[in-house]
Amino acid sequence: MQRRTTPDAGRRSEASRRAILTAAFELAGEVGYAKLSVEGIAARAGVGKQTIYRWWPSKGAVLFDAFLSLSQGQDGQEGLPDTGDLEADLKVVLRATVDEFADPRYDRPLRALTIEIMNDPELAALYAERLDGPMKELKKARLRAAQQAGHLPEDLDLDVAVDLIWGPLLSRWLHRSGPLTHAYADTLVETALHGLLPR
Amino acid sequence: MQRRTTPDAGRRSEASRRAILTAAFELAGEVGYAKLSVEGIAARAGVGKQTIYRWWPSKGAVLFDAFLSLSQGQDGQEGLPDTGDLEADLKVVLRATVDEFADPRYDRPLRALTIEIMNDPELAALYAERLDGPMKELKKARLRAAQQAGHLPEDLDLDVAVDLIWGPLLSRWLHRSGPLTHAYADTLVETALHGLLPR
Amino acid sequence: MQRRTTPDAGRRSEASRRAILTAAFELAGEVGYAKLSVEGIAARAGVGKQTIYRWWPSKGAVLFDAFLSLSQGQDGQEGLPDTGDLEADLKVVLRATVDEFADPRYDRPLRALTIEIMNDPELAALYAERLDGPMKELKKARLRAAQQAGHLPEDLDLDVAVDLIWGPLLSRWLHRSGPLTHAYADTLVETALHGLLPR
Amino acid sequence: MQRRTTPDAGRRSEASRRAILTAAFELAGEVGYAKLSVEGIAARAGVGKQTIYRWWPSKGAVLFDAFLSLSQGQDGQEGLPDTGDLEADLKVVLRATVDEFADPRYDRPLRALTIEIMNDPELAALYAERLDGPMKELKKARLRAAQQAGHLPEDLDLDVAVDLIWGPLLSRWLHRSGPLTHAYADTLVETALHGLLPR
DNA sequence: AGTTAAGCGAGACGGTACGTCCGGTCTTGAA
DNA sequence: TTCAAGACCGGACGTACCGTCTCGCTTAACT
Repeated sequence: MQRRTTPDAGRRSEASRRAILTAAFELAGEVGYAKLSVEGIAARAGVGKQTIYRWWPSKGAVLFDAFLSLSQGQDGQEGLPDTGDLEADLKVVLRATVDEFADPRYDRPLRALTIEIMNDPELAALYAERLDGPMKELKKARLRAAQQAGHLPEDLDLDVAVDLIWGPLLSRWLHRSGPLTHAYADTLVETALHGLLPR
Repeated sequence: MQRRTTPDAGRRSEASRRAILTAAFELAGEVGYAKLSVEGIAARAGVGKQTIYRWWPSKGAVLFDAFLSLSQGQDGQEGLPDTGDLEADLKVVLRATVDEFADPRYDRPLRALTIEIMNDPELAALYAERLDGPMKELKKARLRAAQQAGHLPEDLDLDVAVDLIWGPLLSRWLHRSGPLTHAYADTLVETALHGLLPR
Repeated sequence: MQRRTTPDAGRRSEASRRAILTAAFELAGEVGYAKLSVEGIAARAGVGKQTIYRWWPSKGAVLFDAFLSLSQGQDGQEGLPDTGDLEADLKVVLRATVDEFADPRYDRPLRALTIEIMNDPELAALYAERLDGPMKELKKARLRAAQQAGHLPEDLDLDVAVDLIWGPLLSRWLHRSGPLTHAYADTLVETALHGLLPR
Repeated sequence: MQRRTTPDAGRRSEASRRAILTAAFELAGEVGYAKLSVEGIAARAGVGKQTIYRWWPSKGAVLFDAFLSLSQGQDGQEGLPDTGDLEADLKVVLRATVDEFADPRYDRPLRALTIEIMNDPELAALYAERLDGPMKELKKARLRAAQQAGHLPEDLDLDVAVDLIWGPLLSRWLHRSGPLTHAYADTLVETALHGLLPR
């Protein structure tokens, strides 16, 4: 999946590839997962269906590549903000995520991709490696910086820490189990940092 | 959707209703969301398709009712364990959840229902009210007991607290973003209770 | 294939059946065999493709039924003309056939059906039984009448006789191996009746 | 289409041309018209599709050339047998044709070519000129010899005569409208020669 | 002998149609 | 009126070929 530095096949049409990924992302945003079809993507991209089936094993793989393409050459690559104030920085980041989730143009494609991941362990592994992995590294890097500044314990399990901060957000977004507001983001950061127990 | 106390309709066949819900749950467990079809459910239940469409607005609603039926008349209704040791009690509960997620007979139907919820805000609301709501009440009750025992601060936002403990679990389960083990459950509880910051 | 006196299924839609047969015949006449598609027939008939595949095993079977429907409740059922002058009567009939072959609205569907028959022995058998058979009976009846009038030998093999008169016509039509004119029809009848040898 | 004396193009690969014609004929014999594809021919011939499309305008044209190649450098070029006994000679020839029609290795390719001819008037003209024409000349030559020997009338229309003898055979073969046996061939010759009318 | 342009195999491409599956609606006959 | 059964229209699936289009490569002809 995805390439271009490696020639993949030599004869593959870059224009078609781009058109397909763009169409997939846009359609996912417009019609949602339930009505997203390979046929629709092909039509929107001005491409034969076979050109999709030739290069991707499933609708989900196309969507994944669309996100991968998008993620490359984009902002946020340089890392999370680091003003020295961990709590404030995390709030900025989570509020931004909340804003993204509120925009149907991001909410819907992301939901679609998430569903594909939920149904396809192989795709989930790929997602973990190529999309979530790098993002998680940035998050952990920010926490590591805080550790080194003495703001977090040396022995903190950073994977669990990341889960603790972002997990509730994802879960609430997916299940629509409550309002996703800046206030919620703030409370979440505070509670995760200080813990439930009294100090 | 759902009935029982209210007769819903004088002539409705209880046998068909049960057969449909059972078939839906079993099929979801056997074939997964992607291949779960109304026709399949009807065939397995020995029922006409119309009987499904007559009483449920969507495949997701059937699945929802299947879970609802299952949740009624079942253990765990009486509340989470309360030994006085909050941390230990939470670990027991989360370990049990981890075990459920590991069993395909629960993992797959639950994934299927989750996907339906993700795609259908109405169903999400129903889920929040009828399935997740009661469960969340039990969780909050346990935390409230801890508050009253002085183990948790009086001003703790219990909704956020519940999210903080269970959100990461759900998120890791759905995304398969890491191993779902008892150890993870334990660390999660500890970290949520004590927070990330050093004491 | 085909029925209606027998209930076939009880639930079959007569309107759809008719629309399909009409569409098939018309399309065969308009676009020819090479471009005749099940999809096209379904679209023209305002019918789902499945409704075609449910009742007919192949495109050719549909076309066959279209001809069968057409042949029923139609003129010419009463037999070939019999004025007492065999040669003149045959010329009238063959000239009429020549005229039909010249009309694309008959030429093309008939070519299409013929091709299907050529490729499908089962269909050929059905054709022989249901369409060609009855027609051949009429032809043989006329020749039998001539026999009884003493115009043809008692021991003449009527099947061969029919082939001898109509075979060359069909062959020339299918292969376009020469002009199909009234003159040709006339010469054919004369030559077949008198034979090649000198008298 | 076809070349040989005229070089058609300085660079054309004779090996590819032969491989294509052979593959086309063999595949037509093995899979029949309905499943004969340009891609299949190219694959079997070990040739790029473009090499076929470069030199032939259609699948039918390839098949035609395959027959043309076959017909050249083959027996029967010297003419029909002439023992002086027209009836016996014709029976020999028609029996041989009946035998060919019974062999799937000839039956199927010939059916395929016939279908192409039926759908393509241009191809039909070419067929009439290059394949059927020469063969018809041989048939007419034999009849002409009979005329000169006084066995056939001077004013007999030889085209019609040929049609009368071979048309019924072709027609019965294509439609499978009856058994194609030596006995049928014999009766056909006799009836055509003597005519239907009593002597 | 070196250059060049064609033909070649391979196979990607935009398309059309295939035959199947399923969604959601509608109809029939039995209970 | 509900139910099992299942036909109906529609739309998408994933596959097979169509005829066109490059891509490098080989190879013959013409400098």
